[in-house]
Amino acid sequence: MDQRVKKKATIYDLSVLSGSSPSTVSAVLNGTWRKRRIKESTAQTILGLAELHQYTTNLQARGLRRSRSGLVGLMLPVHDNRYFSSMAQTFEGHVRSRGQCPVVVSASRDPEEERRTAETLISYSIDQLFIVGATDPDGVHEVCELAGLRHINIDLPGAKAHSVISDNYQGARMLTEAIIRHFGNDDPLRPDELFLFGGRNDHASRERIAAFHATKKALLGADPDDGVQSSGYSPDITLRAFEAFYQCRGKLPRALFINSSINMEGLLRFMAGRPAEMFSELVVGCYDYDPFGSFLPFPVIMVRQNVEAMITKAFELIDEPPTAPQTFLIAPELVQPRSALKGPLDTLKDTD
Amino acid sequence: MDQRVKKKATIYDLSVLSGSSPSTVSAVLNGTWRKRRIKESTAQTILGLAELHQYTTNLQARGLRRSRSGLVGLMLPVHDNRYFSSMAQTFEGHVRSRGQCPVVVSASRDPEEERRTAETLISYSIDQLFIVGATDPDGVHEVCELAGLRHINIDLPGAKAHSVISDNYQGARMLTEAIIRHFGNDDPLRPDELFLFGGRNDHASRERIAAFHATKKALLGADPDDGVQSSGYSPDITLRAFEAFYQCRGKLPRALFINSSINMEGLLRFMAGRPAEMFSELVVGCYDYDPFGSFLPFPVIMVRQNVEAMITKAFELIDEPPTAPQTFLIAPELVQPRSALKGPLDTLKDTD
DNA sequence: TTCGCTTGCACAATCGATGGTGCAAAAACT
DNA sequence: AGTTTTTGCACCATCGATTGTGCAAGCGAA
Repeated sequence: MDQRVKKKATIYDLSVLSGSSPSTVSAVLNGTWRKRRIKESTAQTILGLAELHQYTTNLQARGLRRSRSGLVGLMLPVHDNRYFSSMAQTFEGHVRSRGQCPVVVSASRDPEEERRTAETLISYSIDQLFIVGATDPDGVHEVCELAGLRHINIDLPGAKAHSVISDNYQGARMLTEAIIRHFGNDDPLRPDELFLFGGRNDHASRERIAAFHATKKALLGADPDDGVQSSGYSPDITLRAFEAFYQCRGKLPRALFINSSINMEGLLRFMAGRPAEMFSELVVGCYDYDPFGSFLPFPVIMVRQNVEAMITKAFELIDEPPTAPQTFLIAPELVQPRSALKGPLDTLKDTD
Repeated sequence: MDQRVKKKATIYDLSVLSGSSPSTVSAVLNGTWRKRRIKESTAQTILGLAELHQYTTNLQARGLRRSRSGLVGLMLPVHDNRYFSSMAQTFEGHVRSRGQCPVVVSASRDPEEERRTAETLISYSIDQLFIVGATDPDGVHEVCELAGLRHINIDLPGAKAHSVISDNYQGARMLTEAIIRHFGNDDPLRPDELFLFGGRNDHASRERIAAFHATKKALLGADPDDGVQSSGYSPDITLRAFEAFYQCRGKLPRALFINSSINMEGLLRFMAGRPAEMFSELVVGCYDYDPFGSFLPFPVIMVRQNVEAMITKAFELIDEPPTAPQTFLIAPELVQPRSALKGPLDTLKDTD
């Protein structure tokens, strides 16, 4: 009597089996049956049959009819990075707890790809879109707007939709200050010994660089204007920046402000193959937190962005009625060297 | 004349505008129009209108009709881990290049959640499902089988569908050997100085533990049977295992085989707050690769699983006609301490 | 008995795209 | 001119669920 690879049961199958009409079956199965004054006993019969035949709703059909899908999208620049992957992890938890289905995709920081990706998701009638670290948030906005899709920017702000971002200026200020203070008074850091590597021409980098300059000036009294080496968000370009620097000056600075963990990987590549002692005096500040990064052989002061708070705030905003686009700053946290913080995985149980 | 937040254009709208029938419009827009002998000029007219009105296919409708969606699923245990996130990154590349839409979700290593997640994805008529590191692959298989969904296991094998996994035994053998050889002959490692931490009762852990035992015995001549401390895939449980060990023996072993980068985070937590010197003599082997992990203050030998090869193989297999379930081993790679390898992100361009 | 109200459900249109089938007009051939 | 073939497209059922509407049966009141 069992189905082998038989087609899945539909409300029409259950309709025949139960003797009720498809609409009644539908109402029973989607929970609106009380409102439709379906008899309790009828409902029970149908629910029993549904169970028996392993009925599951065809969500494409429902989505088509309702013109929303129950899918909630998260668009990341990339997956393979602890900042963004913790974003995904946190996001999933929130979406799941709302009974919807998370869909996480990446768009490679490519404006064109970002728009295409948004369009694809829209074609599936996703209900909401969380846009993380987009290179062109406003381009994505256009696409969403046209489709009437609720959306919100995270990590990098746009001008046309609400944004929830890290307080980059404060974070970078704290970080720069912590780097400088790390050198105490015996052998204080000189202005020309602290350099910033990484970042590109986006809002986050600009803020961080501004704070870096301001803090250097405030604490060290001066700020040579060659202190910043942009190198995009690419380990290899960052590597080349370090190599160029080293080539040119014969040594690395005593202290580094590194714009993101991705850029930090460029430093790793620079370290690879070179003697460890070369880096024994180095002090690094990194705008991003990576647990392994925190335990490198030299002091690494990190900034952890408050992903949980950002996602929470984003969910609040996205449900709200639309008002003039605003940007909300979430305070990040300074992380001392050799710290292993809890992350989103810690809420998962692992019983063995 | 432009639409504001007007509904999206459909083939019916274009049908009216072009004077052709909906089926003709459909054929033109989905590319089957030559097969249907639609005149070139008709096609051009419709394509022009589509462009003008920003037509995009409603993929839910198409999916409903075709009973497949163009979505390809990847089910991970968790996002927030470099191994799995690089899996996601690689997967996305492959799916995109096939013109489909990747959907990445995590299921928290919970068998129940795994099945529910698969069921949800099936309800959206996904075309294929890649099941990574499932706790209960065969449970997921049942669900897929019933729905006639092509699927494949990755990382952890199942008995009922093809599996592509890392060659855990060989990898762990290489790793154990590398750990032991790291100690040269002056002050060689003794059997009771090498311990394995982490893992649970899954295929990967069992293989690794078996290889660990065998290699210890082969190279060190003996293998005390208390050398393995399972602690699931949880940083905190692993932390407690280290604490218990330390409590009990007053020190850490000279050498550690750590079952995964997640367990390695347990070691980080143990390190936090304790003096760095405590670990200066430590040698660690970790079955997983994390670029930052590779540069810790003590030698960390790592194993990088060949994600690219695994995903490639999985795509080959999933398209093949079904045969008796087989498990394919992919050789991992030993990574010497202080190595910063290229990853999936390196194929992305970042011009700034 | 009749009117009116509630209960319980069926009917049918609809969401947007697809693809098998059929048929008129144009073209090719005899 | 008459017949066959080809061309070009329209028609319509269909995928599975949702939802506004309508209506018969049951029941109480008048």
